[in-house]
Amino acid sequence: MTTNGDGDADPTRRAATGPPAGRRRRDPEASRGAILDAARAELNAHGYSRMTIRRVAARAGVTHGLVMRHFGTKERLFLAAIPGPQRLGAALAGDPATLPERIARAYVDRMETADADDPFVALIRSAAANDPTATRLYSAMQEHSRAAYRDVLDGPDVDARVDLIAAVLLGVTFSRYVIREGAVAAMAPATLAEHLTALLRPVVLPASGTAPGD
Amino acid sequence: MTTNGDGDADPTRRAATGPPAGRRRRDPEASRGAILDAARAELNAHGYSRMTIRRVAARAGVTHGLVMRHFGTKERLFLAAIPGPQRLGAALAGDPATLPERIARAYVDRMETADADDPFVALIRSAAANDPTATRLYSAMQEHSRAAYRDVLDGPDVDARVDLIAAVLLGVTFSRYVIREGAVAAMAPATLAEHLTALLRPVVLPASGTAPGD
DNA sequence: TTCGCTAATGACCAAGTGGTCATTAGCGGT
DNA sequence: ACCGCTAATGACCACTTGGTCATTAGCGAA
Repeated sequence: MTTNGDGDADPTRRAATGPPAGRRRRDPEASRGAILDAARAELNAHGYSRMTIRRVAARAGVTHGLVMRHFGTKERLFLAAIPGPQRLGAALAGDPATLPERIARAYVDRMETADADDPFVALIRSAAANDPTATRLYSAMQEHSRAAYRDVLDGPDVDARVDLIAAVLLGVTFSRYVIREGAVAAMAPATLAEHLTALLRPVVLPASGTAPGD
Repeated sequence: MTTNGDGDADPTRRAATGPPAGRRRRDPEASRGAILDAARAELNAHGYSRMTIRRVAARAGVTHGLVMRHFGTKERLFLAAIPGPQRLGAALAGDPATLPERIARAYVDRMETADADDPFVALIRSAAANDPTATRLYSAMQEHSRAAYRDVLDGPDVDARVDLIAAVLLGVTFSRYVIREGAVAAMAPATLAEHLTALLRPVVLPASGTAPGD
């Protein structure tokens, strides 16, 4: 357990929205916001169980006591820091024939733009550690996405296929955004989208490929 | 942090190979073995960063001081507990036309049989927590598997396709063996193999599907 | 039997955790 | 100018972590 070695220190102090501060800014909303931003960053970097309130406080430029005052417990801070997943239903609607491509594009677009503090990576990290709170939230979030896919999928075995889509995207996410190593992590977004399209086609449109038995 | 709630307690004491013991068995090899078994179990359950030496010791029926005596540091215990990945090269050799099916079957067979203390799940859990040691080992293990796939794949973009295969299997692993929730986790092994075969076909044999060339 | 070797123990440590709470100090209203 | 309200602080708590080490006790050899 060496000392430390990741992340960046705060620029001046109170990293988030707010005017440059002297000391004891006394601005509860700004503090709350800074704490939440810091929590999201720490969550992304370490997952729930290794995110410490003191580190969140330090990153936000406040004391850990203030974090407790605002959020009470670590779990409540966690829940407050995780934003709800943005809707992807809209991006999926359209011609069924090009659905694989749209799923791939929607995924890549989302991950590539919102990477900085997307809760998905944080939740994967947390859920992997077998943390009950994180696992619960992760499942809820996955179910949300699955519902969107379920709406647009057609044919047999919808549940299984929806879950397979989710699994594929999960694997790519893990490889590209969590481990960040290997060809999947290195390829350009457009290339990734192309590969994903090809990969998803047989699951999204089982008729055009080989349908897996009974 | 409540008391406990997972796994099973030791039957009498000294869970692993060894005759029923009174007290202070004084059998270094049996102790080592019991500690390693306990470490693997804890690792599978919680990942590296949340596996504690004291819990490992308790599960093995020894004191945490003995664990330190045998392995010195937590990291060395970790390295000793992770067995090397078994070779899968043999299972992959054969007719290229049925390669997707063989890859799927080899994966399912391995995961379904060795699930109890397969290091893969433990490593995923650990690597997800951003633990440097675990991430290093995880990468090494993945590279090992990738090499096996690379040997049997043909056609363009081999590196990218190999990595996509690994990502797909990783996603399924995460969904089925880490989170253990959803349709992928619930389906029978044979069904999973069928779905995986269909899923992998376009990446393994890009000619027969749609090649994502540029 | 005695005795050396060392496996195994358990008390101890410094560091770090989440959480509590009395105290301090900034701001708005009067 | 004063003062109440409360945001913010920092000392403190019980507890857990990985790691150290003097002590104890089992076993084999003499």
